[in-house]
Amino acid sequence: MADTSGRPGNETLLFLTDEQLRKGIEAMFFAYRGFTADPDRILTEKGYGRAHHRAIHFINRTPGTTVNNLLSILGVTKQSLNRVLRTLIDDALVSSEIGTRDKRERHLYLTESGLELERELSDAQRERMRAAFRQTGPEAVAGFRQVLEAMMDGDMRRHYAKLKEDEA
Amino acid sequence: MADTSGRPGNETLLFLTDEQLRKGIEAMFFAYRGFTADPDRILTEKGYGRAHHRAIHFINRTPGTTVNNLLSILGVTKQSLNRVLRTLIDDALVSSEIGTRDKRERHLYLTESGLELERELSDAQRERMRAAFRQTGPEAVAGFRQVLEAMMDGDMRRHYAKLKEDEA
DNA sequence: CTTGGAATGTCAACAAGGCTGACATAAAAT
DNA sequence: ATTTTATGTCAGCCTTGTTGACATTCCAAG
Repeated sequence: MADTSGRPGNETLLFLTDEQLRKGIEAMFFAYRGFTADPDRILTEKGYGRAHHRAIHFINRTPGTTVNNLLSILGVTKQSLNRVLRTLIDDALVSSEIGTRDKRERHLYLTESGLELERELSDAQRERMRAAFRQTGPEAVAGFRQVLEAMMDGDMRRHYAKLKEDEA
Repeated sequence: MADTSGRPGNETLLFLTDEQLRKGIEAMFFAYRGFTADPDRILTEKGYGRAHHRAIHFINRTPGTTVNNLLSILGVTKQSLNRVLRTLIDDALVSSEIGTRDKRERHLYLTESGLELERELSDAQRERMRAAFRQTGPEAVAGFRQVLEAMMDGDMRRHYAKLKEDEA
């Protein structure tokens, strides 16, 4: 349905055929596996999982962030996040400090060893991304980012944009 | 480390800075959530999960595929896949037929209702991808696919390529 | 000032879906 | 006849999602 391939006069829309869309879907599936493969190996060695990586990444990205803020970025329940944070805090990779203005809030920071693990994980992940970027060039990379951004949910696009402007 | 931003004479490599790579990493993270959001909603309603979707997708993509082939594409253990296939077969969404040439093999097909669910799921997922593609245009889409393909592991790239050539 | 509701975070228990290991069966290959 | 291959199944574990119940803190309305 809605497959316009083969209909003349539509050459400019050939990239919207169901076939092309299916290829995009499978590309996402297989690429995401590669995207997580390297950090996953490191995490398994150390007894952590992907959930720990996500928490570490965003705490590093926005030091002092609150649990609630992290929840909305990660899109899981607070109970689920809490379990992960618990182990990271117990293992002294993350420090949780009671807010000064609002004592209900906990502000999260990476400790020295937390920063070390973060570096190890992101080095591995960046290395793969760097290879892919270098291999395909700046124009492909621009397209890559445009399509991904267009695929996000509104909420997530806001988080993504917020992170982008932080570094301006 | 390896951040070359700000160093003059390197303008053509600015897309390889750690900042750009981090943006790519977060784009993957947020976009993948959007990518799975719509099918996930439908699946939850019907009491299935992402694992069922993956099986249904690839059975639909290659009707008559064997269990072993599916295993290598999905990258899970047979016990894990078996649990999913079990429910799909019990619910008559998938039929498993003993091979004629090699009677050890089971060939997998979607039944009528299996095809129906597959259509519902992929319509939802395609719709989001179509919107993203249309919004960003054919050149962005080409870049998107190039970068994703470069990010895959070798094994997965083979599976991806194989699927591509099937439709030639 | 007190009290009730909202926000924040923790603990307990359960489910999905990965994993490994062990074992059974049938068919193919040697 | 023996070994290898393809598949299925059982038991049990782990991670990471879920909901429900609860404690603490803050704030605002009475």
